[in-house]
Amino acid sequence: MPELPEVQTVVSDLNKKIIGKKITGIWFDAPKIIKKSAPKNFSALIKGAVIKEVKRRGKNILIYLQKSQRLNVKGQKLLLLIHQKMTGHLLIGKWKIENKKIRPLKPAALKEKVNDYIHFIFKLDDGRMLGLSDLRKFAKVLCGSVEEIKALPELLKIGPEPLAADFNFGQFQKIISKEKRKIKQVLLDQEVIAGIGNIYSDDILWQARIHPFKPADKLSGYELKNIYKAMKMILNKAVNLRGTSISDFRDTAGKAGGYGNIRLVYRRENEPCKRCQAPIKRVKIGGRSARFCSFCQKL
DNA sequence: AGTTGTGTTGAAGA
DNA sequence: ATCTTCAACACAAC
Repeated sequence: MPELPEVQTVVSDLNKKIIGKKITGIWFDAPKIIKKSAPKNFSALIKGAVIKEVKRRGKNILIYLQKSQRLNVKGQKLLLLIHQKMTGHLLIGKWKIENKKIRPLKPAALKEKVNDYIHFIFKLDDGRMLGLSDLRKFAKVLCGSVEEIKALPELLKIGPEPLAADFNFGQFQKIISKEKRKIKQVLLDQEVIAGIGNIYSDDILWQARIHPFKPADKLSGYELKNIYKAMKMILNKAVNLRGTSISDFRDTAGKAGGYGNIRLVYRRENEPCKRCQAPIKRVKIGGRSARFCSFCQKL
């Protein structure tokens, strides 16, 4: 599932590979992925736009576009927002498009099954394409003026970036300790803190030795400090390893990330705890699975 | 062969 | 306000 490290991997790839390219057209077979504007308007809006810069906000990919000045029409700054949700991921390559059917040409990794659920394509002016593979079609794509997109509640309401240089322990303590909910749910809440999903919340709490059911406002300063340190350490490690590919995530070349191989508890239920060998447990919290060690992680 | 698990987000209901 | 459930969708595993 694309969380902060996976989205960061994609954003870094895009900045390396498609800056300065012009979008010459789009193709899709799942119109519901386009939000806010009608597919036809979306197509007209984005056609001819040049990719200037790619940023990340939480799990959102923000692609800054510039439409060129033509005749008397002033250039227009656009923002393209892509959220990969659960099974979506962006790929750069070439496909053969024939009506409803789409066939991967290159690179070879696009033939892997997880990469072969293409439902949306941005065609670039150098012949390459930016494709969205998404088995469950939950991903969303929307475009508008920079001001318009930045004013959307899903961006406006999002919490601070855990890896931002100016994000410190004082701020972390302040936003977490006012929450009465279980710490697992608080870490997952994008309006509290940005970018953390089920994989990294499980691993962060194991690393910090905190039980996922512990109410956030009952955490001591020492416990909060441990969560803060674990959060930075694990997110940084996962970014360096280019994310987790236990499920569908792949980078823009279609390649798997490395964090899944060294994960601590996520999807390790019944396997031995890496600290004490006790079997890892799985419980439900508000419809989500939490994995943890009932000996190492204290309530 | 039908049921369950997967997990992001927004909306709807309690 | 705050909580839970469901829906979007498709597939793997049981």
